[in-house]
Amino acid sequence: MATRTHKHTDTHAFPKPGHNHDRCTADALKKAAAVCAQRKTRLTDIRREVLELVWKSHVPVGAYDILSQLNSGGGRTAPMAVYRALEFLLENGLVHRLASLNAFIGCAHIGKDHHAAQFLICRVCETAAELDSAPLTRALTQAVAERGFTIDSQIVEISGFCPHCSPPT
Amino acid sequence: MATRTHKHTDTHAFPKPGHNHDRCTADALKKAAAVCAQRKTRLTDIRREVLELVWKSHVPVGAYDILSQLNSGGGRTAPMAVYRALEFLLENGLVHRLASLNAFIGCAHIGKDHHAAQFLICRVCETAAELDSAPLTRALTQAVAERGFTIDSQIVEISGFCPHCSPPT
DNA sequence: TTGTATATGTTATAACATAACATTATACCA
DNA sequence: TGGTATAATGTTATGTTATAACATATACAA
Ligand SMILES: [Zn+2]
Ligand SMILES: [Zn+2]
Ligand SMILES: [Zn+2]
Ligand SMILES: [Zn+2]
Repeated sequence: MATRTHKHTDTHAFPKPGHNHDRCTADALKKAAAVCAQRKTRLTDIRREVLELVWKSHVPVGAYDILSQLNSGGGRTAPMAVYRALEFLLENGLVHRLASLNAFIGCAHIGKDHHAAQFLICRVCETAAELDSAPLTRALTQAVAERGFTIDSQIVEISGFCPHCSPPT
Repeated sequence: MATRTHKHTDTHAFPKPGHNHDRCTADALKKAAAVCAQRKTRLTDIRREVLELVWKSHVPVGAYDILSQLNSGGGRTAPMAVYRALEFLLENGLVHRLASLNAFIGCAHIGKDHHAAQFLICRVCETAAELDSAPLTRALTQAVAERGFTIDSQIVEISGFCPHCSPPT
C-alpha cells in the first residue's frame, strides 16, 4: 500500500510545464462552488467565467486581459463587471491579487483560510505559486513583534527563477 | 563616557510622532549627495527636489502628489519628469517604491546596499518604516530554496498598527 | 570648440481602477 | 402568488498611475 496520498499535483511543487492543467481548473471550480455554497454567496455566471479565465494558467492575469478575453466573442462587458467579479472572488478567498504585477491568480489553497499571500513569481515563465511557509510566517511575526508592530495583513512577493527555468548565465 | 553612540533617531525604532524630522531630511540629502558623488551620477535640481518632497515625511507619497507639490507655485512640470527622477532615485538606492500603495518613500539606510525592501506600514498614521530583518531574510531565503527557487528580488510589505497607534478596539 | 552622452521638455496615450446611478434578477416573506 | 427588499449587473463617465516617442537643451571630455 502507498504510504502517502498521491494528488495529481503536489501542493508544494512549483507548477510543472507539462502538467495536466485541466485538473487544476476543474478542482478549483469545484472547490469554489463548495465554498460559495457553504458561505451562502452566489457564484454567478460572470463570477465563474472570470474565475475560469484566471485559472487558464498559473500566470497571473490582469483585469483588462480578462476583460478582452470575455469580450473576444463580440461581447460588450465593461471593466466594472470584471473588477466586481474579482472583488467577489477576493473576498471569498478564491483568487489573490499580486501587488507587484497588478494581476490576479487563482488561489491554490481554497478553504484553508491561509490569507498569508506569500508568492513566488518566475521571471522567465511568469508562473506564480503560493509559498505559504509556516517558518517564514513565524519569522515574520517575530520580527514585526520586536518592533512593537501589530500585523493586519502581509504581502510577500518574491521574484526570481523557478525550478524549471534557469537564471540567465 | 557613553557606551553607545546616540544618533538622533534609532534606526530600528519606528518614527516617532514628534521627532525632529528636519534632521532626517538633512541626513538623507547629505548621504544622497555622497552616494551620487561616489557613483558619479548626477543629483540634478529636479532629482533633488523630488527627493526632498519624498522626505517631507515618513508617509509614502504618490508620484502625482509629488507632481502637484512641484507645480504648486505655478510650475508646469509634466508627469514624465517626476517618474524619471523617481527612476533615478530608485536606481541609486535613494528611495523605495511600495507596490501595495503605488507610492514612494525615502530610503532610511542609504549606502547599506540592503535592497531587501521589507516594510512596515501603519494603517492609522500611514507611516512606513523599513524592517530589514536578518532573521526574516534568512527564513525567507531558506523557504524559497526549499522550493528550488532562486531569488532575484523580494517585496515584503506588512500593513498593521505601529507602536504609536492603537488598533481599533 | 565640437562631438557625444546625459538630461529634460513636450505631447500623447497606455494601463489600471473606481464613482455614481439605472436597471434587472433573486430571495424571501406575507 | 405577489410584493418588496436585497443583491447583482448594466452603463457611462472619470480618476489614478505609468510609459512611449520624439524634440530640445545641457554637461563634459577630447
Ligand atoms: Zn495547473
Ligand atoms: Zn519559470
Ligand atoms: Zn523623520
Ligand atoms: Zn501609526
